Amino acid sequence: MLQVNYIRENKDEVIARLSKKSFKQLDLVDKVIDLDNKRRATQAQLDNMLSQSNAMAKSIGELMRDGKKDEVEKIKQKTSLIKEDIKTLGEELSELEQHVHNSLVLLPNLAHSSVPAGVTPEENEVVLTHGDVPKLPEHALPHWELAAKYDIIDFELGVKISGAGFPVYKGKGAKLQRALINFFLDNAAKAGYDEVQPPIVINEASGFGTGQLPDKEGQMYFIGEDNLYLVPTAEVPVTNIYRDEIVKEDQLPIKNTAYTPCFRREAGSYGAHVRGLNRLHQFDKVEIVQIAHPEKSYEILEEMSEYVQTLLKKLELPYRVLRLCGGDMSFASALTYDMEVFSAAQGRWLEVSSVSNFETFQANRLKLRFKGNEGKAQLAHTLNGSALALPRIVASLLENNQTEKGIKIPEALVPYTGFEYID
RNA sequence: GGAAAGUUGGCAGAGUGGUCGAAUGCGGCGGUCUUGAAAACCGUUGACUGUAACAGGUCCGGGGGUUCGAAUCCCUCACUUUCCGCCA
Repeated sequence: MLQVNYIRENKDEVIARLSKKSFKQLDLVDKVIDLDNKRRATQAQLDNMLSQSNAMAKSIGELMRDGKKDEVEKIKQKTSLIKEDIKTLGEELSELEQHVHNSLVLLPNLAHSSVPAGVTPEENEVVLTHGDVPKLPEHALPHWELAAKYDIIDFELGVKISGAGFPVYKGKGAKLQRALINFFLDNAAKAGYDEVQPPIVINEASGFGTGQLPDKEGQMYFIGEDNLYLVPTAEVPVTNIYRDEIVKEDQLPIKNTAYTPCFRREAGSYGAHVRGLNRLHQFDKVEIVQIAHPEKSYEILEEMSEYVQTLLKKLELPYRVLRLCGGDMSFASALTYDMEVFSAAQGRWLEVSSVSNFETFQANRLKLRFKGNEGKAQLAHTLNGSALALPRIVASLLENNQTEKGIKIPEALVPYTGFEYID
């Protein structure tokens, strides 16, 4: 959520940076400023009334002590008049506050200056490409056929138990999942991230804090009876650890990592591009989260992007890094890098990580601040990234590494799987 | 699921309806002392809003009510703890 004061004082800049994100309802900016001006005027009026009323109540207290009953009665008559006004103004004020808030939550985060202009995914900027696209044998298979051939992932069985998008991993497939999770967590720990295991259901306040609510509730599974949502990403519970906190400045940056399953409804996504592991309702992911000092957050974003790339290099997967254009970025992000691996048999780039700096957008909702020994508490910056999401990594491992002998496991992963080939 | 108690500042913990934004302790910060540190002593120390700066306003779990005046009384919701039941 943007800060009203910032919008008021930097209106032109805000409009420019919102347009870059191809945000259409620019009239909301004027609306917010206008509503907020009204709000502040009403607030000032109300404060004035309250001040008078407080003074009267205080003097009644003093007069009572002195036993001057007559004078008390006189003042009491006056207060009843002011009380009416206070009530009306109070109602107006909370209505205005609600309106300001309702408009404010509709505004996405502002795009960072390095964000490329553009609307569609085709306009994302390719920052770098690493590794060679593998040459596959004659009859190379897509991963869903390989999964069936080696009997490691059973999509049909998942349909029986739950529905489409909930695969069952079997045998070496299940072991590979576990190996990847441990591999990612161990690497994150080495890079200085403290591991946490958060709940995988979240309440409404947590969903609001990171920006999933109120806008994107359709994307999450909802448990109505208890008013809880299944996590779409560990970002939500992990970042919300720090909701309503004022952390010490010298604790920054705070670095956490967590493995969780992730649940996404993905309503309306069907077709060839969501086949197999390409898009699931439930998948596994290791997430990295940092709470950063505003002056350091972009440096840290680069560091996080490089960290994710080291994982892809260890897995020997060809990848590229994209800087998302304004139109393709998420609502809450100021700058996002996507990492995509090349899935050879499908001949497609698959997004396996998304690393973002949210600046104060989440922190403002979370009331997440930091404070030094002197000075005021100020909003921290939050960042997060997938490191990594499993299904598409598995898809590309299967497709890229298919050989006569079976699926070759990358060397770095063998200590975790305990086998060199899926056969 | 049943019963009871509780929710106050970074933490612990007082608080009779009127100088309570809140005692006290710990912690933090500044200072005295010391070669330096510790201890001791002195001072200081909540957040938000607002103003050019003062002033003013709001906040004692959330919401509502009683009252001239509520941390304190009433209603309601949420959460926490303990006991019982059930249970990986």
